[in-house]
Amino acid sequence: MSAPQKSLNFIEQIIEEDLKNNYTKEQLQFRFPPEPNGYLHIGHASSICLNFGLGLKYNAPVNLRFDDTNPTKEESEYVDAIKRDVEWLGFKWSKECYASDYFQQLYDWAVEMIKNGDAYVDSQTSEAIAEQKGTPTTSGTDSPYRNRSVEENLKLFEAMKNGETPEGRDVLRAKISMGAKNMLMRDPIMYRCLHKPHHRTGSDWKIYPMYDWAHGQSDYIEQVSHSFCTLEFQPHRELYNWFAKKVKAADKLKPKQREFARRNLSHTVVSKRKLLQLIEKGLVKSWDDPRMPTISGMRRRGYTPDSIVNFAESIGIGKRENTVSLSHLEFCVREDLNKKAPRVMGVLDPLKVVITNYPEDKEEWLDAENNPEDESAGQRKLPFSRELYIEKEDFREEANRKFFRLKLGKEVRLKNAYIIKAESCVKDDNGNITEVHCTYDEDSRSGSGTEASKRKVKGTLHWVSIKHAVTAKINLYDRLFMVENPTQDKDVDFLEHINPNSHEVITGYLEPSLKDAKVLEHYQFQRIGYFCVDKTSLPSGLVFNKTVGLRDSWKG
RNA sequence: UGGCCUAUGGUGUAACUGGCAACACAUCUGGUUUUGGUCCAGAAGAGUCUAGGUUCGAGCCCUAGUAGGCCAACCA
Repeated sequence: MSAPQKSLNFIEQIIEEDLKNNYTKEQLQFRFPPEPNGYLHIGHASSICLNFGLGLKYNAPVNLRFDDTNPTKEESEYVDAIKRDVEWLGFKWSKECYASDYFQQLYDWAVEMIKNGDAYVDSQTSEAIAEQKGTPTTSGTDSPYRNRSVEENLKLFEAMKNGETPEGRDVLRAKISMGAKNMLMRDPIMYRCLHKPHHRTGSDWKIYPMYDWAHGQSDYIEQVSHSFCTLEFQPHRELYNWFAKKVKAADKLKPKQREFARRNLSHTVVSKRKLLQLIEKGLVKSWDDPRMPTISGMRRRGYTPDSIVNFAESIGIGKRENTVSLSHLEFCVREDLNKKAPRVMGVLDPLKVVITNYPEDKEEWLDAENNPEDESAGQRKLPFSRELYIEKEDFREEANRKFFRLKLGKEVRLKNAYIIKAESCVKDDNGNITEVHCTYDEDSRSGSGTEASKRKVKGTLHWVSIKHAVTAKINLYDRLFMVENPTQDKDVDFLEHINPNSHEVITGYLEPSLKDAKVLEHYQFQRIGYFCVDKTSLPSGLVFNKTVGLRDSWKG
């Protein structure tokens, strides 16, 4: 009997194929290469899970490598945030690397390339270079500087390195072919002059390598076997291989670049540039705003590492355009939190209930189960008294029989407490219900074992004792965009689709056990949803964020 | 008059490299339940972009179309 084999995704198939042919298991090595110019988002989670997952599966090292070749956009704040997020997801990198660690090696190789006639310094404006690049359908033309002598190139490149060349004047270009069908092969730029301080190398360098030159060679230096990137880099592969050929030593492994489709999530955007725009325009408060699809935003919203990793695994990896529905992500959090989150009671839209036959000064501490899915979670005590809050929407003067809640003359079970019957209600001058007067069945206490306690009543409501309740600020969140794919229509700015009601702040009345809730703890507010203690929460001022609502099959 | 990539239920992935299209989410029924949650049972939903071809047999192979994506930053 062989266990049903889980089918391999196309990346794993490539590796299995390589293992059969030209690679040993020991040679396998991967990397996750973020640019520290923004925070990691749910799209990166797929890449992280892919690379680190492969590392776990094949017991191979995975480096965390910062692709920090552009000092104008990159900051160490982002480096720290990225490390925090990867760790939080539960992955351990083998080495912490930086492309900037390889600047000297890259420079030396570039000098070699100049000597071999594979690179030259171009002194044209960027406009002229762009002009000569041609278009996808027409060939490019050679730069007038293309055939400078090796000596002149060496001298000019040296001057660039020393900062003697002004920014924007000279660049180093690979000498390939201006007639190449692949535009990336039309003498791509390897170095530009940038007299900006770098977050790690300070002012040591006045020239910085471009992505194509730096990335592949970084893979090579670290001896990464498989370099996985997103689909838009597919045309870069030819150049990746071209550079590798110029640099590779006979006895070293040449990394292999392969591409997979980035994952898009419905009702949001996954692009650092667009996310940054949301922040700069004040549409969200920060990178870790709970509405953001960033790892840090999701953490603050109440997502767990397991839920994100499970999500990434369940959506798989492919090569076609895709938009994963938000409901699938929500399913993954609920699935995880259902097992882990303690159940508590809290009322978010209160309606006062008076139990008229319950003594004024009496209070009882009732037993409540912390998690029906997890017996080891234990029990806690809940205070009950004459005046309670229930949700406004849980009471109607009259309703049809599909309404399993409180209505005049009918009974309902108060979770973990008594069966009550609505006798009358009080209204204000506008006819709004302000109070419901009920009577309770004294023998019906939950768990008391009496006949009355075993009576079946259709509805069960959550509630909280008014005099014992603790109040908390509750952040309610909804999807950030009103349409599935905000960037689909190129004629409409994606910001037009922003959901103006994505955030609402209310006051909640919670059972007193929540008084000591700690930052980042997860709870299920019964019958409502999952909530997480916000990082700004204090014992003197609790703050909860709604992660996701409970699945609700009632079409009321 | 360019190159490269992709095309399977509403969504996302499968289909042992040719053998009557599977799984998850979403949807809809019913059951259990002191959460209209969870759990359990079940249903509906694609004949695999189109047209040819090879083959006893094609979602898988070939050809030609069609549709979508990417490529002309001194960004990554």
